[in-house]
Amino acid sequence: VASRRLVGRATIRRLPSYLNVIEAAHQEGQEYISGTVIAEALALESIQVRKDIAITGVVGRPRLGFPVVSLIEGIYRFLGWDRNKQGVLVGVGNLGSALLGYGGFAQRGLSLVAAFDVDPKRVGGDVHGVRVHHLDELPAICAERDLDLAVLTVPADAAQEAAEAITDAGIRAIWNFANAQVHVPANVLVQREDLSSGYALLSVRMGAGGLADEGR
Amino acid sequence: VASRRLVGRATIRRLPSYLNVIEAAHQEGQEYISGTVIAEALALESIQVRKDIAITGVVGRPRLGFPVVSLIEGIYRFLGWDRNKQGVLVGVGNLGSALLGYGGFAQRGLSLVAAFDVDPKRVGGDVHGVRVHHLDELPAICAERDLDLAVLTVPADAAQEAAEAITDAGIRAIWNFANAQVHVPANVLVQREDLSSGYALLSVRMGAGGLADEGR
DNA sequence: TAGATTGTTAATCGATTAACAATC
DNA sequence: TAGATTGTTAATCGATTAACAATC
Repeated sequence: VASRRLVGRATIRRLPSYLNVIEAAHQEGQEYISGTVIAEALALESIQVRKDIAITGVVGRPRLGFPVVSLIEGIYRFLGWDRNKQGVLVGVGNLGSALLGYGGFAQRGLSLVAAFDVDPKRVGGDVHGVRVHHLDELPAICAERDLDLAVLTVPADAAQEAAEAITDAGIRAIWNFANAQVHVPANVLVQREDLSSGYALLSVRMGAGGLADEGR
Repeated sequence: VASRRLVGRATIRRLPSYLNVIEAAHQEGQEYISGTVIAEALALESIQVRKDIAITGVVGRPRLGFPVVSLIEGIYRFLGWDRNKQGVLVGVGNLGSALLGYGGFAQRGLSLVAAFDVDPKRVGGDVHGVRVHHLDELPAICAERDLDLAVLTVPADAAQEAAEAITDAGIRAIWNFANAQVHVPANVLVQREDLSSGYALLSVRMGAGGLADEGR
């Protein structure tokens, strides 16, 4: 464990949802927003919101709350969303296409500049304005651009191979939506998303007879 | 807090990923699988796997590990995936279409029997074999069938209204992929998925200079 | 048998919640 | 001013990890 963890991952995971609330307040022209208000909007405790915000370094004002603009900037800065990132997407199936069509990434500092697949029916095409190349072209395209991450949306049985192509091409971060663990060199980051874990939680809660809290 | 939580949600979230590994072992004809093997495949600690499995009630055999078939059955039973559920999907955009096309739900006991949207270009159509109706028809279709849950994949600003249509139609569980919190009666379960929270984590880890662990 | 693995109890760690003085 | 809110320290809670006897 080289570097001690300073900020809990639970906190980091909540910050984007705060941003939704705070940006909505900004749109309505509000200058300040209190932890209490954010907490109510998200069904959280205000103390948790205050603690989480503390890690961004943004200071609030008693009675008023936190300055909306500074707060937005502070969260963006803390998350690294103020620095632009370039990414590619590998696997242009249903989910891959959906992510290419999601407009929110650009706002969060992520540009998906190219997509890759091995299916001849997809290669050469265009999905939501992003060109689809054959996976074999990944090294060449990586050489042209300085890429920060790859979004991995291939079927489970193709995940390991695709991850190797990605790391061989020099990309050092993978956002993995494939339904499989991938094994990569130690200097490559992998963030795995597992949709079925949320469904497991819902299913258990349904069977258990319905607690009322809005669960995470 | 009416009913004490017996099993941690972290445990429940991990069970589906165990299932992937165990089912793969089953396909290869293995009769037993040890906690150590599962842990290695998922980059976890074996003690964590053993503890998690304990809650399903499946007992293992020293030296051999856990019986694969019982383990699969035990996890399905614990998650409630052995009992069939019928659901609808509301919001046939990019993500909604992707989820309708995802084959894994049926195996996990979830049938999506109808989809809804308000866009005339989508209504009347067919997405991955699922009929798209106008949202106004939701009450009528719910009356015909006994529906367990709704998958919510509408834009953020339509989420609250759609959630109300869903609850008014008598559905008591919502799997919410919309980028917004929805407020529902206390007897309705909401499970929110927030894709940007995973991206926040990855982004911070990238900025922090690359810890090697495969993060959740 | 020897040794790997389970299952359980105890210890540690991290995250949430409570309490409250400081502030405007 | 009175009172809502911040920011911080302490207490609680839950989840992970360690330790180890029991088992085959």
